[in-house]
Amino acid sequence: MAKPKSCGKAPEARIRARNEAKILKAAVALFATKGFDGTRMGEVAERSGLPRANVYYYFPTKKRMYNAAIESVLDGWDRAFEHIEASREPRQAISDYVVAKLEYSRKHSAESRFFANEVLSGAKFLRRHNRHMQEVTRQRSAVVEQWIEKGKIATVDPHHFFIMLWSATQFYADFAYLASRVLDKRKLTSKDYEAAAETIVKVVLDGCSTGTEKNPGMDDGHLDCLGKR
Amino acid sequence: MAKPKSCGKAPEARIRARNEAKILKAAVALFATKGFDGTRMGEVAERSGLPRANVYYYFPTKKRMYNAAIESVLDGWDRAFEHIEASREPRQAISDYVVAKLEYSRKHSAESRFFANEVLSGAKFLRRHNRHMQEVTRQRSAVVEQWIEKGKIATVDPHHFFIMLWSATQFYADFAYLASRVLDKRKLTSKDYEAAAETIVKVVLDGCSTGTEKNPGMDDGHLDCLGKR
DNA sequence: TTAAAAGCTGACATTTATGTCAAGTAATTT
DNA sequence: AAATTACTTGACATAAATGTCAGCTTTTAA
Repeated sequence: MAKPKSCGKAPEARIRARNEAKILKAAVALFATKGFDGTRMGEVAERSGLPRANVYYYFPTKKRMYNAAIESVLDGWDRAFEHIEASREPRQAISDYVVAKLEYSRKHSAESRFFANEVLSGAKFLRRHNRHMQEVTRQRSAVVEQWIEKGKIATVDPHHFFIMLWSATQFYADFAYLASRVLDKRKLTSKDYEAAAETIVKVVLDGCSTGTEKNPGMDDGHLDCLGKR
Repeated sequence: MAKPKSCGKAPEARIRARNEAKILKAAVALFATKGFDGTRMGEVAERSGLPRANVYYYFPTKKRMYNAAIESVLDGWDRAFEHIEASREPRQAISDYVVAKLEYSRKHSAESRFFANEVLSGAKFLRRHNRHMQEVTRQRSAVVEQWIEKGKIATVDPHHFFIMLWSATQFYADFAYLASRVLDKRKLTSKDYEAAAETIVKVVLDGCSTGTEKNPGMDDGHLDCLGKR
């Protein structure tokens, strides 16, 4: 559509690349809301504007298509973490992370929800990448740990702290419907995302106690009611 | 199996109640991981130990079954909020809420994930209950607002603050796989849930800055890079 | 104990998936 | 421009899903 002539890229791969991209984009969007079992190959074909048999030409089975879709999303997932780096100041790093992740959930809502759906459905396909994901999350938790050791942030469990950041930002993509209910709006605007980022960063870094009432009746063991089985 | 004789409950409704419960339990578990389109009536039948045609006797269509499942889960969802009450001290109320919600996501993982899946899939069925959910979330945000007005907690956007609490606790049910990756364990123990509750409450109420470095370079407008579109 | 109501179920009809294929067209190489 | 390779597609075979139904058994009420 844009350039009918050769454009640097090896010509023999152009058609394939274009069609695979079209199909995967449609697939991610559908997998995101309907999951693996719920998505029909026919829907993918229709959404990508190709005949069904043509989709099968590029992806012989639904499983292969799903795997390819996962691979295509995993890169962006990794990149979301790169702000969390030991050499940076925690305040700035965390702030950048939150902003970047919120932006990602907004602009790449389908990818974000696809990822969420896969995990929610048991992460059967993601398990192939177990080692990789473990490594990434371990590294980032280690960064938080270093911040704590250097006294740059208070002593908290780095893993759970990390999960807090993650879940808060993920929410706005995955549960967009609920977010719009809570905020009482049809659709979230950039203002809303700014307010979200501001609140998250403020709460996580400064907390929201006023300081006038430090820890009243909040001794250890207070949470013991949990997990009695 | 337990009591063959009458047991107080009107006898004419006993069989129906028992079987509907069996079916709905199986349905919620399956809808949670496979969604509406992905769940087969045959699977529901198999899981509830009833012949397929018998399931159809109680739920003539999949849609009705799904709706019934939603209704059955909505009660517990409501109840999760009852700790957030204006007359209570925020620290205690929030702490109780976090603990209760984590416990719920643990003991009622299927319900929690079912709810998440429904929202993630576009909340087509939940939309019937729009008004109800709006009312519930509005009330709870109002409570947070009152806390702020009374100076009991710092000034934060009550809606986004509320979302933070919600998402953090929800995460451990919905993304159990990721949580176990981050924490590097096969399965989360009660210790892990205690640590999660502790971290969430601490971070939310006290923040995690050390205080030695109050707001370095954190002027307003810092988050403006978000939402330029 | 008998009639009526509620519950159960195998078998069927219909629809809708997935994946295959043979025969075509378009692009690239020689 | 001929041959080769890559891509396209309607039609088909097969499998699996939803929902229906007639007739059966069990439970409850009269």
